[in-house]
Amino acid sequence: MGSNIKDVAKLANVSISTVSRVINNAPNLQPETKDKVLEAIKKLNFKPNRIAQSLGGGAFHSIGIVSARSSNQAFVPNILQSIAEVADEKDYEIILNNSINESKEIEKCLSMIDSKVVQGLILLSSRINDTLIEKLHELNFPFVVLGKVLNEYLADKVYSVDTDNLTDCKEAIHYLINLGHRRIGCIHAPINYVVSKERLDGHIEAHKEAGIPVDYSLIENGGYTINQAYEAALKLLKCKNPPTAIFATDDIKAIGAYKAILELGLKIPDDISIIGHNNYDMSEITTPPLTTIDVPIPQLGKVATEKLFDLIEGKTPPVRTILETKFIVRGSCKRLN
Amino acid sequence: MGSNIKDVAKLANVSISTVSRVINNAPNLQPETKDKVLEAIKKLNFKPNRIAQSLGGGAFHSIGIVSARSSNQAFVPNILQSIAEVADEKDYEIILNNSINESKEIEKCLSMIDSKVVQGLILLSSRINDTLIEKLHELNFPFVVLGKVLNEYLADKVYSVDTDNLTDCKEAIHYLINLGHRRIGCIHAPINYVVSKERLDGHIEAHKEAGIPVDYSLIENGGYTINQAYEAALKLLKCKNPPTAIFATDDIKAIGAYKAILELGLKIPDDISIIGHNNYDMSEITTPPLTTIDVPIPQLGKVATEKLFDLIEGKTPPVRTILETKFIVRGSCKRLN
DNA sequence: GAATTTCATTAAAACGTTTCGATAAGATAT
DNA sequence: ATATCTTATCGAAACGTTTTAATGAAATTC
Repeated sequence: MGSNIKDVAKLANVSISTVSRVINNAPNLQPETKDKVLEAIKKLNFKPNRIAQSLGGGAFHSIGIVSARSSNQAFVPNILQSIAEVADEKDYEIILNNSINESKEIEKCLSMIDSKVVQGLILLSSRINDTLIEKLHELNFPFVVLGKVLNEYLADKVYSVDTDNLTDCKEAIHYLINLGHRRIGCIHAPINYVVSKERLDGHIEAHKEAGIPVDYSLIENGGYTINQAYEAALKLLKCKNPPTAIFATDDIKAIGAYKAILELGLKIPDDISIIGHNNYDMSEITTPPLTTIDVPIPQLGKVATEKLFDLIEGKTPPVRTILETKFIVRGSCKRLN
Repeated sequence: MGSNIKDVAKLANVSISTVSRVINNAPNLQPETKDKVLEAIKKLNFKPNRIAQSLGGGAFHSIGIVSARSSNQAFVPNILQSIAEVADEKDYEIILNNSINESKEIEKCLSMIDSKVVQGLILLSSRINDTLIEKLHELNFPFVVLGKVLNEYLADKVYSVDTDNLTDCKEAIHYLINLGHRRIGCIHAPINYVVSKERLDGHIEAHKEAGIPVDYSLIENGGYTINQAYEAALKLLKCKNPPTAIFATDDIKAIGAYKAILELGLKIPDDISIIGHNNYDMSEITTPPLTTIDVPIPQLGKVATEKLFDLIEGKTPPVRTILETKFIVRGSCKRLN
């Protein structure tokens, strides 16, 4: 229990440095010496102390994940899984930073950087005015934002991986417009998050492109929970001139809307069409199956992590990577008659 | 940039140890000295290097979370959030271990322990034959299992937080039996996980208690995904003598079953009753709203983490804590006529 | 007022590695 | 045979803290 490099050196009858070089398989080692050391390591069941290695070698190999409490819960586990797979290969630890509020989040991140705990950071949710991003950028610390960075000045300099929300949402709205819909409601997430804002912008821009006036009374904040989305949908459906279609910026919100629609005795897609976003497992299984936009969630995590490691290793990856989404037509939309 | 304790000492004109004692606010410090040091720290924007602190002080304050890829995705984010809240207060880092398979998982955990990276471990998913639990117990290393530990010998010695799945599932089945149901199907998760097995046992035992023979052909493995549950439900519904009610050991599976039921033109609860487990947000919003068993998910995470810290701090918390679940009657069950 | 205790501070050792410069031995070139 | 270059190994410094034992000054006791 608790052997250290010194014990190994003694047992193998070599110096501490030789043991160290065996551990890190450095060159210029006589095979017999190596074997001797390896044997001693095995006999003592020696595992190098990572903390000491970090101090000696200059860095504790770990990356931090910053995920706000309000982050989209449905994709977090998938993202974490894909990040973990890449980090595992590099033998880096993953340190979680689930903060309660933004100021705590910033404080925690900066402290992890200052105190040399993490080598890089992945931000899971970028806000419209993101102080953290600005600070990290000033520090010139390796970090990758998962999702678009809005601030015009930073957008070209901050490493990010995202999808083109504006375009894919526009595509969804144009699809509805082509089906004859003119009154299209939108249930969106709180727009202090960049992704939410971008999706809402897609809704609005598509209308402009098609020359259809945007009815802002049909745009509702669907909050964070499924229940809030349900309430938002109810509000839309009960208004004097209700929409014939609803675009929900997240499948979870679409499912909340399903509930409201059914509850009012309406039928999907006969009475009202609906489109979601993200293509969660669940969306295939709703009745009717949800027409939505597929986002390559595990891929996002993988690419972001690979990019981060490039930065850590001093390489220069592309600043921005945009992954393809895919419009998935299922059964929740119908031509307006 | 990058000042260390030495710089602070020099600037404040005191010794390194004095600075250290200020940082750790040790007793016996003259107020003026303290102020001098504090000022120097501020001026240099000094942040102690946590890695060095760990090596000097004996431990890197962090706890590891072990979560298998197959862990129930719906509750992981909530659990992580509640763990993070407790860990934050204690100023401990959270290190994630999302392993691909069991042997990798064991290897990674033991290496984190051996290399002094983590002070404690929370296991999110205990398997029926859990080598990891056995090994950790042998090592006498602080860890808490979230969920029941099955192995008879270990169950009394391994610290755990869980709910009484056996009892709450029995309650659900008895509820169905009282409504007149006699042919009750069960869609369960793979039973190499203790929790899944326990819930299935509840189904079976309740039948025995009521003197109703268990029809094992009505028990289907619903896998991990919503789609697998859907397939399992289809299989049940299409058999020669289909059930009049279905108990799904997870709401996600219940939702998969909803799909199958609707697809076959049946009505819930008129043609078939259904009960889930866990009470996810979503379950309130299904049509009809799902009768289910509420599990206090954030509470589970909180209590487990508090227990772990007790262990780390050398206290002796109760070995096993069982939290209350609650049967939630909504609209998915009906008396059989 | 000498002996003892308390208080504030310090110097130095320790934590367990990595890494740099030195060294000695063996191989190669002249 | 001598000088030069490799190769294998080692000792010691370094990483940035904490902690222990020592020291000296001030306060207390008798």
